[in-house]
Amino acid sequence: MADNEIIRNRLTEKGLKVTPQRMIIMEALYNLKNHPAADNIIEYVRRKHPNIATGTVYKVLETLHANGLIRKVTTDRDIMRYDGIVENHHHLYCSTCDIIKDYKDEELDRILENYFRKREIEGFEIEEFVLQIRGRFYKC
Amino acid sequence: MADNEIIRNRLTEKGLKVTPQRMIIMEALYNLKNHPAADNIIEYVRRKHPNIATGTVYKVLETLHANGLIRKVTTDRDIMRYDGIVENHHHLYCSTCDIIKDYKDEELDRILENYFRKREIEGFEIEEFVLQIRGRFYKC
DNA sequence: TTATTAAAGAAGAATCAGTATCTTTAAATT
DNA sequence: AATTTAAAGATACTGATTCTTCTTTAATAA
Repeated sequence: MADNEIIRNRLTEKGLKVTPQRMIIMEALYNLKNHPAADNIIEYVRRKHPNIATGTVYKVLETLHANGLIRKVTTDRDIMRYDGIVENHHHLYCSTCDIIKDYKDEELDRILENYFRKREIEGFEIEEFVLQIRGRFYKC
Repeated sequence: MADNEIIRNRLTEKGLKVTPQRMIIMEALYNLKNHPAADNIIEYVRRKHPNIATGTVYKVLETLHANGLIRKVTTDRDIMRYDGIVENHHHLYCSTCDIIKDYKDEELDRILENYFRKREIEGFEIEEFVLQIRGRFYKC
């Protein structure tokens, strides 16, 4: 199945209309590395779609996020970054550069799930957890 | 020791000048619950200090953060929130309301530390980790 | 196929959290 | 008390995100 068929399916599964704008914005999220900001996405999209309005990009990102098709990645700076991978995973944040790397490890997830199975949080129902791992890449 | 003596000490320990603005902003952070945004801090501070400029508050927050006296709490909205507690701890985020609650548990910290002692991350030196626990308060 | 209606998108203005700059003030140091 | 220097104040600005209005497109019903 071609990539754009996958994207098309993800949209229709959620009952969303398939539009070229949504398609290419999702494509941008799958192709751009390092958890792009809206700006990077706009840049990518405009290569094929020069007239797309920034407002459209934000609206599409908002729609995709509301439907669980993408994630927002928070940073301690005031720009939002986005992630096309919706399966639960963790992030490495570098104190020196602005790279955010994915960190996946099944053992870690198992450990955390076990821990929270034993130890419920009073008055709170857990949906998911993301570990923010801060540190430094040696090369930085 | 009086509260403001504690604050004073924290500032001098870092070699920062002790100013009334810094004092009251730190006081705001210790007294306001729910991880205030800059806006809430400004509101608190202006009760005793009506003429403080917003830029000053941001500058002070920035200085305090750079010196490890406060933390920034990221959210998936575009406003930064701040935390007067610098000891490592985790956060509960509610999907319904905007409350962010602290979650501290020594066992969890021990488990995570053990995990990362065994399993180093290639090319990356960990400084600290924060678990973002997303879910819902029953009352929401 | 056409008509109806809802959803999307474009354009651009508006908002507003956060920043930069410059001047003035006030801590700390001697 | 005078000097030094960091910090605060005032205010304009920036730039990411959102909002508003109008137009276009697409899904569904007739």
